[in-house]
This record gives sequence, structure tokens and C-alpha cells, in this order.
Amino acid sequence: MMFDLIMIVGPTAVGKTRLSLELAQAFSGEIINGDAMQFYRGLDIGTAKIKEEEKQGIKHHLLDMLDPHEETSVVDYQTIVREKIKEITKKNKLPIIVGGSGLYLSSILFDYKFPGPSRNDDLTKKYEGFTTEMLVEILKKTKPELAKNTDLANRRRVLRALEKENDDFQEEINPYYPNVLVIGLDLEREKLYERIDNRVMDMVNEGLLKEVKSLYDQGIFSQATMAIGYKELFPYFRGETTLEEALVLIKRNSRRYAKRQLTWFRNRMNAVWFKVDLENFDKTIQEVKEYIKKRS
RNA sequence: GGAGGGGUAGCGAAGAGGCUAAACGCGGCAGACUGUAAAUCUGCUCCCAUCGGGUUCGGCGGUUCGAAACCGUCCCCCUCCA
Repeated sequence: MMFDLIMIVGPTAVGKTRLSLELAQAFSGEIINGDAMQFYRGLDIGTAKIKEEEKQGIKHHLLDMLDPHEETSVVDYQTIVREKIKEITKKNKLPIIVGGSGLYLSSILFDYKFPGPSRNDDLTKKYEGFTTEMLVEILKKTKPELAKNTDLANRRRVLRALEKENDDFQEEINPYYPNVLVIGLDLEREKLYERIDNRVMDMVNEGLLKEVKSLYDQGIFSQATMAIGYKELFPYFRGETTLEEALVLIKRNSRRYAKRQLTWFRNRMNAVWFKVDLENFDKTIQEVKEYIKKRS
């Protein structure tokens, strides 16, 4: 095998998980999760996390590593995954990263450096009463260089810039691993959206409400509960919306999310794209396998 | 038959003489994003085009320098009374 690493990317609900199992099976791989929300224990149905009995004995890493109230960041992800890749490689296995969290995945593929201070909520609290315009003024005055490279319409980014000491902007970011294959899975937009809508209903049938209710009852309100499929249900439990309204929002947000994912993967990664054949997913799997063999 | 309400861009919905090719939301498309990323943010979305131009607000006809907005008339929809 000439690849150090295979990465499978694509919008939510295209079939990444299924492909990953097949490839792991065929090329003796171990799977590393690349979905930020699947780090969390208890977020199973809503994140479409693979079930224990579906794993086919294949080792899965970075699933269920956090409790819902805990937080991580790309930096942790990057260090852990770099380590995991080493381990897996040492065992003579192929690391296969599967997921949809663009930034996290890019931080593995490329040599992203994170020299700045870690994020912390104090600043957010400190500037609570400030309008974004005011924050922008402060930033421009105190760190004009940094202001140039930040999206000034985006309060969150302005806040982060405010807590950075220097600009850690990298002019050029090099690939970190020499031989990586990034497989992009795609599907006609219309069909993708249809799949997403259907999958939301499947999740409901599998017990999504119960899963989310449990988080709600525990009073957990964190980054994890901001996940699609979760945050929309909280207002329903509070009696502020109907179930129907909440489900419409879940579908909508999932579709919008899928679109954002596609934008990232298309423009930030050098992926080899495969169009998924819905009627015959095995055919898609075959195509990918053949491609890998040919390139190996 | 009588009394009201209404017909606005793909949909929902503002607008009530010039600032309007027409707010806003949805839907659609494109994009940004190096420590919250399933998050956060931006742009486009009548037609042709680079400036710019051409057609719009149920139909037709008026009033007016100027109308989606005012008047007349016709068509359609809804509610109530018969």
C-alpha cells in the first residue's frame, strides 16, 4: 500500500460510514472518526454514529471520547489523531479517517500550526455588552495587523482575534503526510437532500427524541447540544414549538450543513471524487476499491 | 343575490404616489472560515449585459410629470349574510 493514510469526506448522509467499513475490510485498516459531534458519548442517533454491532470487528478510534458537557478543539484533535496514525501505522495497518468536520480534517491533512493561546470564554463574557462594531474598533486599534486577516462581520472571529497575541496566519500550509488519498463522496443535490430528509425521519423512529430528552433533562447545554438534531429539539421540550416545526428545522439545517461541507471539501481538499450510485452502492464501493488498487 | 377581505418575484409575506426590481423569511445557488466547526459568517437569486439596458406587482383602461400603490372595469380566491 503506497498510501500513508486514506481520508473519506463528503456531505452528511452520502454513505461515508459504509464505504469506510468496506475499505477497512479490504485494506486492513482502522478507522479514525472525523466528525466532531461523534466524539460525544450519548450523541448516537442524532449524529448517525456507527453502532457497535455494525463495526464488523474493525477498530474505531475517537468515538465516544467525551462527555457531552466537555469541550475540545482542533488542536486536541490534531495531536490525538497524529498520535493515532503513528500507532496504527506501526501495527502495519492503514489509517482511514472518515468524517465531515472540515477544519478538523484539514488540520490533519495539512501542517496547521496553532501557536496562539487557547480559546477561553472569559473574553466572550467580558465583552457581552459590546456590539460587534465596538469590538472591531478595539481590534483595529490594538492589533491592526490581525484585524486585516479576520472576518470583521463575524463576532466569533473578532473575539478570537482579540485574545490572540499575534497573528498566526500561515502564508502557505504544506501537506503533512506525503502520500494521502482523499476520497470525496458526492451525490446529486436533489437526491442528497431527499436522503437527508428521510434520514431525519429514520432517526426519529430509532428514538432520537428519547436521546435528546435525556440530555435536556440533565440540563446539559454545551457545544455538543448545539449539534443539528439536538439544538432544534430543545425548544420543543420547553414547549415553545411543535415537534413538526422542530423536525423541519432539523432537515433544513442538515441540508444547509451538507452544502457547507461540500464547499469546504471542494475548495480546501484535493479529493478524488466519486459519485455515489444510490441504487447500487456496491458499485460505488467497487469503483473506489479499484481506484485504490490501481494507484497502489 | 348581498356585505366584507384579498390577488406582489419559485413559495410565504411587507409595501399604499417618486427614495422600489420591490423589505423580510423560506426555498435555491455560490463562497469564507487556523483553538466553539453539526459552530460562526458573507454574497447572489425577474431577463440580458461590463458599465448599463429591458420587462414586472391578476387583466384591461384611466388619473398623474411619475403608479405595485389612486380611479373605473373585468377575471379569480376567501369569509360572512341570503
